[in-house]
Amino acid sequence: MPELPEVETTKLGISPHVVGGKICEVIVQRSDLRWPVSPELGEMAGVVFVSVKRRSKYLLLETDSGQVVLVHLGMSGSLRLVPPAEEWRKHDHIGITLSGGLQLRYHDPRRFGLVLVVPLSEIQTHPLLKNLGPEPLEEGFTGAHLHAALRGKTIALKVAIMDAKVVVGVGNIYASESLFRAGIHPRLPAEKLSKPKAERLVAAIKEVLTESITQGGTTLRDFLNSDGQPGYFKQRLFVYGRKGEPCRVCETPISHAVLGQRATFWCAVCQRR
DNA sequence: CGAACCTCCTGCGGGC
DNA sequence: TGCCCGCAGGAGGTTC
Repeated sequence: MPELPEVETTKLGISPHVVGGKICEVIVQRSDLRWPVSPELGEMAGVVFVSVKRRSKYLLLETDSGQVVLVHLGMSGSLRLVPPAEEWRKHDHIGITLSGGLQLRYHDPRRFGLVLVVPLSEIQTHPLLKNLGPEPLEEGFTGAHLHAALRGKTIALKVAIMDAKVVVGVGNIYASESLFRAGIHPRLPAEKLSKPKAERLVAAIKEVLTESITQGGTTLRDFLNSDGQPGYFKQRLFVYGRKGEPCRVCETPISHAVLGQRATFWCAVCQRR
């Protein structure tokens, strides 16, 4: 389940091997992902990657042809670099062989991800990207921004911070974890979040994501030929997935409910609205 | 516009 | 131990 830290880790891991590489061959085993893989991808031989960027959980592989390969890993996707001759695993759907002697392999069991080719000139206005809120780790994401973005929203705060128009990159796990760190109840109506609490929550989101990226970084050295799955599973989560288990701070059993169709976890003592 | 719900798909966990 | 059912989840789409 790639969350923003995993996508950032992926970006950092593949960049050194992808940037400057010329596409020798594109192999599409399956094109029925979240949306069909762009047919143009198969015609990109000879094109050179010039940069790898990230916006929200999208990876943008920019090329010298004015095209951008837009990749989203969905829930189960990963990118890894392998020798071109390496055997294709089950659910390896796309291989992009590069001049440097490696192949970028897209793997996605559930096929919730996507690989699209978008003209660079249309990136800013692309439907998937144009309405995205601020990056959580950039300066534009402040308590004031969050407070303003939640105005008029009656939905649960936890649901609201997962809305990409409010802020991008806060997935289900980190939404619960951030609220725990900020000591705020996930069911608080979003518009009721005070400015001081908004400041606390923003700080918590930045902390959680930053720490997780740091952990993802520990897997970077193994990124080449690895399965590309950094291990946030290994990190010590405070509340996520811990229903009924003792809170790591006060030992109260962790609460669980479904909010906005998503599993939500909190400590009823540490997080009092 | 906001809110609630639906959908895609497969691996895996829980239950028996 | 082994099988099977049903859940989980990112995020766009649909409906009200």
